[in-house]
Amino acid sequence: MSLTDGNAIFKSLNKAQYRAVSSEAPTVAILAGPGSGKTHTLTSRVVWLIDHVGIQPQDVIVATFTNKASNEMKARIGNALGDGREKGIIIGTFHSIARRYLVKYGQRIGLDPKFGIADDSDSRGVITRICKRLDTHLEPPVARAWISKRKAKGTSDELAIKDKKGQSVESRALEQCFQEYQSQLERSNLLDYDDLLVRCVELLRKFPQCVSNIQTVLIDEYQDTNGVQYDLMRLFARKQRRITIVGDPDQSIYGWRSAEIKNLHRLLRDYPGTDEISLEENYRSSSCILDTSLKVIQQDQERYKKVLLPVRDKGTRPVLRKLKNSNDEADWIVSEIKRIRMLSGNMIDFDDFAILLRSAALSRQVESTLGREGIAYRMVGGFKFYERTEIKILLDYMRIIHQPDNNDALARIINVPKRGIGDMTIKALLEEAEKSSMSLWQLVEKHCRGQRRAKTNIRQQTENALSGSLMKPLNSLRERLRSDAGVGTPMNLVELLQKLIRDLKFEDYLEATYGAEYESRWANVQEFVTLAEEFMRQSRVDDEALPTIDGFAQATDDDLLARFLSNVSLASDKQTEDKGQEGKPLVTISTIHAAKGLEWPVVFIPAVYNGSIPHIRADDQDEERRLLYVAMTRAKALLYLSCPQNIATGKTTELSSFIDLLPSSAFLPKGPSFDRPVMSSVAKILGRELPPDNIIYKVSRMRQATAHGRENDRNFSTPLRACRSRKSQ
DNA sequence: CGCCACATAATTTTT
DNA sequence: TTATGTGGCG
Repeated sequence: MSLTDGNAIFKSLNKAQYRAVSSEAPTVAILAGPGSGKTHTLTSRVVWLIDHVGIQPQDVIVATFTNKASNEMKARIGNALGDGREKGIIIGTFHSIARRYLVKYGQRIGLDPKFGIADDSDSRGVITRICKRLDTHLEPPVARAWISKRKAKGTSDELAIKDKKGQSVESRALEQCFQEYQSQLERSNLLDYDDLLVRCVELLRKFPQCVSNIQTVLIDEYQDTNGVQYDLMRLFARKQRRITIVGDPDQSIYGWRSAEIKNLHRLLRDYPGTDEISLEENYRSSSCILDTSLKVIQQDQERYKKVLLPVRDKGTRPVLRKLKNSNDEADWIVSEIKRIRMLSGNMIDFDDFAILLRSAALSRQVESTLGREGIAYRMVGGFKFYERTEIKILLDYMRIIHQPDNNDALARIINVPKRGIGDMTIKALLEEAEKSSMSLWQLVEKHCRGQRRAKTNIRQQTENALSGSLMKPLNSLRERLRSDAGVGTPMNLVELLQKLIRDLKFEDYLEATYGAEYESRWANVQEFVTLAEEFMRQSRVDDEALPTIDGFAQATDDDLLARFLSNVSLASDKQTEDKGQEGKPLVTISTIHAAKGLEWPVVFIPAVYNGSIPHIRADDQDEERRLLYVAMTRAKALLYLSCPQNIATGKTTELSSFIDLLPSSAFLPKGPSFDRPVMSSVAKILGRELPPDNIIYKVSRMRQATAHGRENDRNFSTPLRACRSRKSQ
């Protein structure tokens, strides 16, 4: 078959990519650096396997690391196949695929099909409670990390032996905490993120029939898989042992979540004859940017060495700028954004810029400066919509409607809005419920109905409130949701949510608790309703359906409320691509982690000092270096690093040692002049047309003329989260 | 026991 | 600048 045959998608492949896409080997490992077209190659291989090898879409599993990546891949595959067949492919994050299998077949391993997903704050809450109760000196975050590691390890043989004996007092306490935690979750019928994977492994070990149809498995961002995910991959592919992975060990930045670079060696060991293919051309970055980035990553002596050759022009050297403090740094970044935009004659617009941060908390200064200058932006990663308190309250209510035995959710909202029941009583009730092996809901309900007096003292007034404003409305909502019993059509998701908000008098509650500031909270609530509407409209049940296995009974995943709730827990954030209010281009602010796999023409990396990168609390220096490498290699044409010399509380900083080691000639001390030659090389790298000089000149003159009265061309279409009142001195 | 007001400490990365 | 803890009042 020649390169030009068949589908158009194959024309866009280079030689190595084509070889990877069309490899006949059962197992293919594609290892390649940033910007070498890994994802493109993987999607093309999916298309190849379906169109040329003849594998049925529903017999293909594609596991990605984030929802964003899986949505994008789905779209790209859909484009290439062109007839909607991509809908059959089992594609998603490991967690979402695992959830689907567990909903369908989980009953076989004793799982209640109505299981909920314990998100971060759920498990943090449970563990904090346990630590307090056990009265050990365990730090909850430490315990949590330990438990998660324990689960994520999978059956990595070497590790299993080494960790056999935990002898110290501390490890016994951890062990106990672990057990308590698991039984707490079980009580509330919850699985945490790790459990989704662990239980799915259990399911597939015991019932391999579930995946008996699977012909081939493809994994994106393989370097970020952990032990359980490796097990899962093997189980998915058990029948045909046909696996394709793409990854880059240099971009492994999830070690803290138990990702194991070793998985690469395990793959080569467990699947001898794997076709190893490397993609060595970088199509993304200017060769200057690539050079400097490689100088950073090459400081790692242990790394798996790979070739990465620039395809693009030389471009200009990255800029390394030292500023007095973070305010100056933010000011400088924003002025540089404006300057580039202007001097490129708007060839480079706001959506071409990204500001990549080691930690979300660093966004403050930049956000307020952008806000002050009227530049619209979007923040990716960091604080999440679903984690806002007002949204979480509503979510907890919905979770209880779906599943009354969720003790934690109930305990959180039993006094929100205030019903005259305090922490002491809640704690006592929880304990009583546990002792009598009931759920909190059952206990309270029985009490209110007079069927069983609770030992804990509940005042009459409180009891009335509990009965009238909690049990009754929720019971009635639950009833109206049922499709079988009851009169008329069952309530849909949005109606449910709206009725709930009304029943709770939620607007009044918000006003009472937040006073004049309540409006933005209420706006969030309304946005939440909109999201639910969208979810209802978009999600058809068969979108995520697993193929039917003959003669093997399965449950259906048709409970909209359940799907909405797990969607919320498994989505890093709301998926709405906010394009600014009127489609205006937005500057992107993102954590480095959330930027993985993406690229921008211009990238700023602020706060490049020791303590930030490498982060003060990080224990793996190499991983921190890789993080910086990932950030730098997101840039196509222009890369800016900066370092404030003083940070809060008057402390001075020192430049990140990853950068300090480089010769100073690697960087420009300040932004380049952007004369015609520089700009046209930028244009060439980006494959764009640079406006003629006279236009650029005209634009920039106009800007200067209106420089002090620029209210006119400012737009204040800042995204919702920027509206939080924030003093911008 | 519940609630409010006030002071205080904390602040990596994500499914 | 936001979650936690403490103290006093009803």
